[in-house]
Amino acid sequence: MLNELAPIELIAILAAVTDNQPRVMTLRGGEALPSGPFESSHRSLQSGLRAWIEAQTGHPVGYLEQLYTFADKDRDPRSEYAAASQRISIGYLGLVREQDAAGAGHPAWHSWYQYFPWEDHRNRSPEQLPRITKRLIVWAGDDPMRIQRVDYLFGLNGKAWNEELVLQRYELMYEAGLVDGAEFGRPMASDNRRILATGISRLRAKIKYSPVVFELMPESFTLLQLQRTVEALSGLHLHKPNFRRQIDQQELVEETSEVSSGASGRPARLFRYRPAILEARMLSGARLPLSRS
Amino acid sequence: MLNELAPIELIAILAAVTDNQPRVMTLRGGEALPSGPFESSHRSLQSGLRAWIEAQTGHPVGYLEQLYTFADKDRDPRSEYAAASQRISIGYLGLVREQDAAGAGHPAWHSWYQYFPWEDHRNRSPEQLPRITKRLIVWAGDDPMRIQRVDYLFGLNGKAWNEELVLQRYELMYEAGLVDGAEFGRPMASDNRRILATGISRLRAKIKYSPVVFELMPESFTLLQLQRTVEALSGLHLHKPNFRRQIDQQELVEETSEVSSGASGRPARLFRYRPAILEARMLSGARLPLSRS
DNA sequence: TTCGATGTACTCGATTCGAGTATAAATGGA
DNA sequence: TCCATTTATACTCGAATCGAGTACATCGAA
Repeated sequence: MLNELAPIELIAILAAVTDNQPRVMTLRGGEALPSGPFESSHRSLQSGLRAWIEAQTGHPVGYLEQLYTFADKDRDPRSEYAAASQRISIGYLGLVREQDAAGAGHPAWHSWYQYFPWEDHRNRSPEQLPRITKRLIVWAGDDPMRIQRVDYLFGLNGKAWNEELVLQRYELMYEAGLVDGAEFGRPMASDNRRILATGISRLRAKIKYSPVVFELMPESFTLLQLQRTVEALSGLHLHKPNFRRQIDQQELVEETSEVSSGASGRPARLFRYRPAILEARMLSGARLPLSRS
Repeated sequence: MLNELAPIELIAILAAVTDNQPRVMTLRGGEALPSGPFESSHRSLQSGLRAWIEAQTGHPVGYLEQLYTFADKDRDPRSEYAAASQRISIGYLGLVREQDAAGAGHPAWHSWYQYFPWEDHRNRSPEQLPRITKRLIVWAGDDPMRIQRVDYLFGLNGKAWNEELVLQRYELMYEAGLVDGAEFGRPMASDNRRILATGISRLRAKIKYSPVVFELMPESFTLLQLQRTVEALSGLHLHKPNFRRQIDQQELVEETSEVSSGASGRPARLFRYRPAILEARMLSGARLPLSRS
């Protein structure tokens, strides 16, 4: 049998946090993620993707982690490619400290809550959420499986909201026909929004047992800045004393001799990530607290 | 630029547990994993791999989960393909209830501890482990980073053994040149042993927060059988009272009216996995206890 | 100097978890 | 028959963790 495979596509979810907003790097007016074909000149998948990101966004990337490999049929059944050739996309999650981007394809940072407004639970519940759940309950009808899924994914009927289930919520809304137009969240080209949801899910899960947050932090930072970053990513409001307790119990950071300046309120001590502990925590797991309010 | 990509390879780690041994399906006398190229006739990556598994092992597969996508350069730099074309392999983890296999390629089940003898900590520590750590300490010399890695990965100097780090341990041993020959564990063709290590790592991590174990269990089982299965997978010895406490707290199983027979000792009640809870636990996370001894 | 915002230190109770102990019920061999 | 063995099952106890709340300190700015 002949292999008529289309080129393999590398695609990146590039995340940063600025002004307490989690942001994702987009192209073409915010409707696409950086991507490009894997070519035989690339030494590896990672280095190939790095080259594409540099070219399209002019932004250097530090941390880069493989997410998932999508095939067309697994992706969007409505795609024009579905019946033709099988395209394979390998998705990666990259973490950077935000800088201005200038590259081909009009790179721009957008808050990822533009695409998933229902995922931001930092202050109360998002406005759109009641309308979404109402529509979902109608969609579920009296099918017990559907009702159970809606309840667990959206924290209804006494179930707790689980911030990690970004992808599953998006897929449920997709099934229920709520993400076709622009009514709930900003759309993206083909299935890029689903790939973004995959990345957010992974990142929200990962900050709980791995010190990846520090990839997003500047050299030195206050503990509140660190907390606000974790809150931005997880979409949850955290309990300040508990957050600080965990951070120093884990000995993830060490004091610098400096203090913050400029902002109002009492100046805070500046901390830096402990470089010596890096490898060790990467392996054995550093827990970040995610208690509510 | 021309794309001279070799076909995409699908590769499976098929796991089962019988006689308290975790087993993996192999071909060609235990030196290779089931695999085959992704073809344009396949409807999806998963269904393509299912077809290859059926053909090569004659074994039906239920649960199948994507693991990781490897490119040659990411894999084994010594490979003959490294300088030629870029071959991509997509690895999957499949869970089955073991049956006799009969297909092309001489399918056979092997305990995965044949390939990783140092990973079985159910009774004392494995014999080979002292020899391995001795060699690693020599390799580390006085490089503090290397010493730290060895300590954390192999539970030395007061660090605890973390059973999930199968892949990281294998890669450290690879760097130290301990897995070239057959001295430590049985070798496999090309980098199949590393892919197997990836699968074991993922499965050991996953049984802690997801009820995937039940994919490996028969219809009804005693709580001790369930515990022995978890122990086989994790390579740890568990505390019986605590294990049972967690199982019924989680309400993962329900009693059948039957009791076990045949074995010596007091007959045990038979349980079955609660089908109603399936979807819910899949989403929100079911914890299995992994306390030592 | 008072307000507002932030930083920092403590307390308390609920839950979880590792570890140990004790007892019950069956089998099989002496 | 009875006892040793094996497995099942129930209970206890202390340490650690975690969510939640309270109190107080310290700065800048109005």
